[in-house]
Amino acid sequence: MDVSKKSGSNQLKPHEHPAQLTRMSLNDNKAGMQGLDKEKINKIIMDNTVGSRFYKNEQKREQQVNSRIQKMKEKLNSFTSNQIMTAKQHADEILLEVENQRDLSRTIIHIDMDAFYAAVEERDRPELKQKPMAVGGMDMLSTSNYVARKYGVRAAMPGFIAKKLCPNLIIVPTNFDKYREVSKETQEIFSEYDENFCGMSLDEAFLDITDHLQKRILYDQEERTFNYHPTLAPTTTSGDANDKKTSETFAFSAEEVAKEIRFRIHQKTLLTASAGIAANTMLAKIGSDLNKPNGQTFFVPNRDEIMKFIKDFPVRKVNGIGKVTEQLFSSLGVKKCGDIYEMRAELMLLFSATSCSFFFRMCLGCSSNILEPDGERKSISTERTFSTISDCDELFAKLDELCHSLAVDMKKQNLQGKTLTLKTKNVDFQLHTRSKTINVPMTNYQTIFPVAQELLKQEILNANNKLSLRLMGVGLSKLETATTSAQTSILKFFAGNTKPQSSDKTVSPQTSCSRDHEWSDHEPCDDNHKNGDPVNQKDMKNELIQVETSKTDTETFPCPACGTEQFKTTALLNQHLDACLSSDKTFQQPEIKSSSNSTQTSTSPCKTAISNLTNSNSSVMLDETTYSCPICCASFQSSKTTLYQFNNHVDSCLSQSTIRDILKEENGEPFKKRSLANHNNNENLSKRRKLLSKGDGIEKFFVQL
DNA sequence: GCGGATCAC
DNA sequence: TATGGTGATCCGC
Repeated sequence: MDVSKKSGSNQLKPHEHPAQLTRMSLNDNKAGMQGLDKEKINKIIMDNTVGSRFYKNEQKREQQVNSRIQKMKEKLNSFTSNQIMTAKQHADEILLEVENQRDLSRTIIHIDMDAFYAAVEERDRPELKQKPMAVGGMDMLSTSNYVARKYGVRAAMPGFIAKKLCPNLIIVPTNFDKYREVSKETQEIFSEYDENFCGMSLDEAFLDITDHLQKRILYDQEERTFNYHPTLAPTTTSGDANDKKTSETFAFSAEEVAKEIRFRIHQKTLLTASAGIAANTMLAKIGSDLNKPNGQTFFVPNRDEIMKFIKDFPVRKVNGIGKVTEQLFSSLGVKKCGDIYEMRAELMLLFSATSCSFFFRMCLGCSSNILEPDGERKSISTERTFSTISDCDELFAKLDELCHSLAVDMKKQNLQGKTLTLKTKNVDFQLHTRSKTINVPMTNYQTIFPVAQELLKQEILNANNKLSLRLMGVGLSKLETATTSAQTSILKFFAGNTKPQSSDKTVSPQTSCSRDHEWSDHEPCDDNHKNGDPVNQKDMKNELIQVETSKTDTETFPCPACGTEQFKTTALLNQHLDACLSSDKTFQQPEIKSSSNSTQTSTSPCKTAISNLTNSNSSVMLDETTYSCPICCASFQSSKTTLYQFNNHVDSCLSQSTIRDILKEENGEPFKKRSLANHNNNENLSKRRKLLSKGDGIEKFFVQL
């Protein structure tokens, strides 16, 4: 690495000096990137960046942020002490309200696979394990293994720069089919703990295990015991190399559940995951990062403990605080979450109500604890980066290609839309969007292309016929499902009726599409049970059962073992139960890393208490699935009727005239029957879901000055 | 309704 | 040689 030679040859003009470019410097807030020689790494990055068009654009953006900071400071100086005082009072009111709404009753786990893509590649090519390796291409890396991270090589870094940082770096091309497969395996495990788990991407998911913890109290040992993969089984303490451990048993607490999930992921996929366990999504997400890789963090659901932790936690590591907000905050002296509280008056005066609401929740360690299923998707788009195109004909040819591609996706997803957006990035990396909204929804290539063509024409004119692009994209928003409203309503009707009666959740998972491109190849989206409204008596009854079980959240839970202590939440009870059980020598639950044998005995008083509970309560569990015909209300038991037979019955009911008349009246379209079996299958696919905060629905926020 | 910006993965 | 693609949201106009 002959850095000295390089630095002399750069001949920077003063205004090009890289020292101010905080945007470009290494982002080391990622696991496995501590204690690096940042200065040296940044120098290599700069040496390979300075002078490029990319760099010039980054410089420009840096300038913009700096000017925002400047304006902010001027504004700050103009505030009167009176204004500050009033703002502080207002802030305190908001903070109090957030505090009053603090809810520690739920238990959320965030699971994050360690260096996912890289780990999959290492698993399949073990020789890569000891070598610096990254997944992606010379243009861009998706992720890197921990060996490569030591060189400063990380996700979202172009491969050619990574190669400069680490000449021996092996770059493996992405193989999404493989990652999808592995992801499916992990999701099968997740759904056993929370059937409505919230998959954020191929390697990340939130689970609400509150209900699981409640059920788990009744689990016997067998249900908490999982086998080792033959090649992964450790030898026992007996010292005999052939004496392999065959299984691992997990206890009752949330931490044990996280260990169990991670254990099962490892045995099933040979990959490790990290986990965060907390009362809300923000803390759970933070937690999964803290002990990465192959570790976990548990946040005790205790207000003071959470406050103690969050006070010194860097704002940048909170989900939603990006590069720019970090810089804005930094200029105000806000670096840790606790600083937000100190600066609450100023923040109130400088940022929008939406932003402040988010900041304040953040500094109290509060966030959503509800995993909401996705709503309908709001847009669909496709874009491509290419080597510079300046020729008009070629530009339109590219547009044509993109429109065809978008049309294919729209058809797959059964979507149409009224607003078309053209996105361009010129050779100087400047982004522009131009959009047009029309009255009749665009449904296919024939309707998209003319609109897109108009927009591109305008862009070319704006550029004086000298448009040179490196990226083009087309997208559609103001979407509608391509099914007719009659179809939508009847499908909704079915969805409500045929939902398995054994479901123990009020929120039915959406069959909307994942936002992830990699996942976009499943069945068309059916947004056919949006509200999950109960439409017959059986569902009403189901609702009532749910209300009753959720009501018990406000009651206290006695320990089935000692019977003396009462707990507000099942999470706390489970925690106590673990302690209770571990003090009982005959019923010890070993930890993952512990090499001691688990004693398989059933003489423990705890065990007896638990099996008694299991027996006495088993009658409330609904195992049989019941389908009822939405037309004639006849009931069908899953044990006696196949879905196919049930479909046939519904068909025959539908063939009678009444229902068709109703449909015709609605908008004159014929009803197209959908496969209910398929529909139920879709329910089990993992989807990207929104995380709404409990009170006001604010989670994402943005700042503008 | 539009366009720019920010953020996450 | 060379710095991604998709989706969402917010803000100011």
